[in-house]
Amino acid sequence: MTKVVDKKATIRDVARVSGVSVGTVSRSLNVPETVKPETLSKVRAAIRSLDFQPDVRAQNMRRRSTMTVGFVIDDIANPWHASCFKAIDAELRQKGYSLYLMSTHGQASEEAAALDMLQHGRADGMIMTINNEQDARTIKRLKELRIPAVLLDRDIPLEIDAVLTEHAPGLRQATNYLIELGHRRIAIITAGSDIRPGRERVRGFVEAFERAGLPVPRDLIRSQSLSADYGFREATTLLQMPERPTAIIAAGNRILAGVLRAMQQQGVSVPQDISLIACDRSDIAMLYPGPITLIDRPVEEIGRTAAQLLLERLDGSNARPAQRISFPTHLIMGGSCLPVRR
Amino acid sequence: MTKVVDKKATIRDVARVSGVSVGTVSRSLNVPETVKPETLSKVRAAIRSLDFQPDVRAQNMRRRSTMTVGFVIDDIANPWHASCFKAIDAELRQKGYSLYLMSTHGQASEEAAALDMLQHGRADGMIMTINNEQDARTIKRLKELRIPAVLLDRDIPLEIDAVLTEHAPGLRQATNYLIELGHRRIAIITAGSDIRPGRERVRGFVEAFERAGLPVPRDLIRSQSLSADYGFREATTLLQMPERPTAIIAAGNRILAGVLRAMQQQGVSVPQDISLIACDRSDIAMLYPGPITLIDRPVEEIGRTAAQLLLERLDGSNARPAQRISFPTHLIMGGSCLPVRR
DNA sequence: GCATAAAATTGAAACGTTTCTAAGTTAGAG
DNA sequence: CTCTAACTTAGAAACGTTTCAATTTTATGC
Repeated sequence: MTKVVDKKATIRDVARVSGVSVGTVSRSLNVPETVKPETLSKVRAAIRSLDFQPDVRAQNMRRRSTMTVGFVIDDIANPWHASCFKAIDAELRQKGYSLYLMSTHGQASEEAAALDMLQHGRADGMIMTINNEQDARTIKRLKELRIPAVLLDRDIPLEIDAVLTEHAPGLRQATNYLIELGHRRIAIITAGSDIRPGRERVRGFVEAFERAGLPVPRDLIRSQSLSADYGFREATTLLQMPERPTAIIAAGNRILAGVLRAMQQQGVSVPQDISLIACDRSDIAMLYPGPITLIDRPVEEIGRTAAQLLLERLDGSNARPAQRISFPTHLIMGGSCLPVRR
Repeated sequence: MTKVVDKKATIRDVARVSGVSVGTVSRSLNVPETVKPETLSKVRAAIRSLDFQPDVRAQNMRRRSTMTVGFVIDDIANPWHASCFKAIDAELRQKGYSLYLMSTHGQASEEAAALDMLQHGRADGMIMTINNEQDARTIKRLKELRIPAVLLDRDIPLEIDAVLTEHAPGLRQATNYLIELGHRRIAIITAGSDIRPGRERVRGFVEAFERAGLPVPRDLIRSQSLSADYGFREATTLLQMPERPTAIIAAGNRILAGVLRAMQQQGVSVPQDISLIACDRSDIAMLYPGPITLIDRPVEEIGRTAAQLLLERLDGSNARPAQRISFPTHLIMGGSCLPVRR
C-alpha cells in the first residue's frame, strides 16, 4: 500500500520526485539519447516508483495524432474482411497503431457517420471498403477527407490510394475453365455494378464467352448484391428455371453461403447435379462436402499492402501521388466442377 | 473556395466570429439549453460558416474520456467473436462509443500489451475474452485495472463483471441425446481446463454419463485447445483408433472446422459413418453437407448484455458489486446424428 | 586556465477544449 | 422605481503533454 489517495501520477510528479524539469522527463521518455545517463536513471527511478504512465489523451492532444486507424467495412462477420483486418492489424500494430473497427451494415448513413467520426481527431487515417461507389454523401466526404485513406477494392475518381483485385481476369479464367468442361449455361451471381468487384467480375465473365466465340448467357447474370440472401434468392430462381444452368459461379463470400443453402433446400448436389465455383477462401468454400473450386486472392498481402500505403502517408511526407496497386487472383482446383453431361 | 490557408477552425475562432466568449461557444455545443436562443443562433451561424468541428483529441483530454471501448479477443476470424463484436458494437455505438478491436492471437504477451495499451487513456472500458484464466501477467493487470471491464465466458476470482454461458447443462443435454441414440463411444474435443468453456463442457459431458449410470469414456476426452489445428489433430487420431468413437462433439467453432477437415481427409462421412454435434452457429455448422446438430447460444444477447454491463459502469456510478450473468444453451437438431448401428 | 563549442537542462508557452467563479443582465414583485 | 432572484455571459484556469528558446553545464583545444 503506497498511498491512500493516489491520483494518477503526471509528468510533473515525476519531475518533482526526480528533481528535474518536466521538459527533461519528456525527453527521457521520447528521446532518451539526448539526456545524460545519470539524469536518465534518476528519472527512470522516479517513473518506476510513481508507476507513471504518460496519459495518452494528453499526448494525442499535444501531438495532434492518435496512433489510431479506422477500418470501415460493411460487416466483420464476412470472413474475408476478418482476414483482411488481421493482416492490416498485424502490420499497423507493430508501428504502434490501434484499429477502430466500424461496421456500416451496408448503410450509406452509417458509412457517412463513420467517416465523420474519424475525421475530426479520432483517427490518423483510415482503410475502407465503401458500399457504393456512386453514393453522393460518401463521395463528398472522401473528397473533403482531412486524413489519409486507402480504399480496398473500390474505384473512385479521386486522389486516394487503393488496393485492388484483378477480378476480371480471374473470372475470365474461371468461366473459361467451365466452358472447356463443356458448360454453356453458366450463371454468375455477384455484386452490383455500383462497386468494382461486381463490374469487373461480370466483365471477365462476359469476356470469357466472347473470346470463346460463344453467345453470352445474359439471362444467367445476376449482379446486384453481395449478400447471402441475394445469393439464396437468385440461386433459388436459377435452379428452378426450366433450362437451368449447369454451373454457377458464386462470386462472393456471403453469396456462396446463400447459394449453398438454396441448393441444399432444393436437393441439388455439387458437383453431380451442378458445378460450382466460389470466390475467396473460407471455411465453407474449403470444406463443403469437399473443397470447392475457387478464385482465390492473396488477402493477407492485400491487407498488408493497404496498411503499408497508409503508413507511408502517416509517416509524414504526404507528397506522393495516389497509388493503385492490383493483385491477381488464382484459380484453386477443388472438386466442385465436372464436365457437363451429354 | 473559401480560404487558401484554412487551418482547422477552433472554438476560439467561433467565439471571435460570433462575438461571444469561448465558454459560451462550449456551452452552445454541450448544454444549448443554458444559452439564450439569440446567442445560440449567432454561435451556430459562426460554426456553420467556419465549418467548425470540435477537436476530439482536446475533448478527450479535457473530459478525461475517449468514448472508446476495447474489445480484446484472440481472433476476429472466429465467427462467434465476429457476431459478438457486432452485437456489442450496435449497443455501444448508439451511446456514442467506438470500438478498438484487439486480436491477441492467443498469445499472453499480446494480451498483456493490449491491456496495457487500453489502460492509460486510450479507452474508457473494455470487454474481453482472455486466453488463460491462470496467466499471472493477465491476472495482475486485471487486478490493477483502472477502467471498467466485462469478461466474456471467463471465470476470474476478481470483482469484474462477466457474461457467461451455461456450457455444462448444454453439453449434458447434447451428450445425453447421443446416449439415447445408443452411442457409448462418444468423444469430445474442446478447450483446455484453463478456461471456463473447456472446464464446463467437460463437466457436462462427464455428468451426462454419470447420470445415465454409464462409464465415462475418459480416453475420448480431448480438452486442450479451441484451435482448428487441435480439432484436426485430435479428430484424426480419434478416427484412427481401433475402436473408434461413434460420435464426436466438436465443442468449439474452430475445432469444428478442423474436425470436418480430418473427416474429409479420412473419407468419413456424417452422419453415416459417425455422428457429430457442434457448438455455436456458423456457416459451416449450418451448411455442411446439411445442418449439423448443434449446441447454440444467444450470441447477440450475450454481446448486448456485456455492452450494457459496461455502459452501467461507464455512466458514472461505479458503485454496484460485480455482476455475473449467465445464458443457457439450446440444442438445435440438425441431421448429423443417427442412432448407433447395432 | 580561458575561450568556445557542444551537450544538457530549464521553464514557459502552447495544444483546443471544458468548467468554474465572478460579473453582468433581465424580469418580476412590491 | 428598486430590490432580488434567476438567467446569461465573460474570462481565466485547468487538463497533461510536447517543444522551443534561452540558459546553464560540460567538454575541448590551446
